[in-house]
Amino acid sequence: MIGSIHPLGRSFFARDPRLVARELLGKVLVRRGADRRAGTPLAARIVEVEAYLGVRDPAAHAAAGRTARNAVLFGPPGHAYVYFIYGNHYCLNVSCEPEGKAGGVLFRAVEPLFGHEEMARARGITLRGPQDWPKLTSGPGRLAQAFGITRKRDNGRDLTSAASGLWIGDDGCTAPDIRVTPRIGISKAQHRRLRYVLDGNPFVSKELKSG
DNA sequence: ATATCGATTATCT
DNA sequence: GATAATCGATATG
Repeated sequence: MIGSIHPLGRSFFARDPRLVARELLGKVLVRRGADRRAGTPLAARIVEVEAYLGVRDPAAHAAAGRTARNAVLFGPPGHAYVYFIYGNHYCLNVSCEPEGKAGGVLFRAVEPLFGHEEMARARGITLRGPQDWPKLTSGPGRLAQAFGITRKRDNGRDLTSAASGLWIGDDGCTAPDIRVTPRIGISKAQHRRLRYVLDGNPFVSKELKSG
């Protein structure tokens, strides 16, 4: 049950995004509490993430230095960095590295555990069966929409506190085989292998699945 | 003030 | 596989 999951502490995130990304696989993203309408909590296992290293990583939003948009990446670790992309979609990251040093991990896909119907409602789709579950949360824009995450509401939110309503927990599951591939959708630093996926998990976004 | 583009997705063929 | 949709952040004048 969700009640038995405890949030990851700030020190977990105060490290190199590559370590954080690898260890986030298998952890659980949870949405519940006052910010959302009371009812079914949402929970999903993290199966695909990407590391963005900071000012020296050309593909990272932090590469151009600190701006109003990316300030959270330079702030204290364990906070949500939410950005808007392609006129349609929000994407969720968690800030990494000690305060003052930029870094983050992008959540690209999660596997729904609880709240499938509410996620479907948020996504504006109808579930015909378990075969439709990947459409809920397979892809960064999709998972953000399924969890009702927006920049206005969630940018800067502390993800290390269950009281914040959006947090990351450890339910004791250990990630089995992890595959490392190049990151998706970027135009710079395309050769770097900074995408981490649970090998063979059906909720991993299809692109470069075999990478 | 205006132009450019993006850490995507849905909907075609 | 190709492409339209869609808009805020950023750069430039």
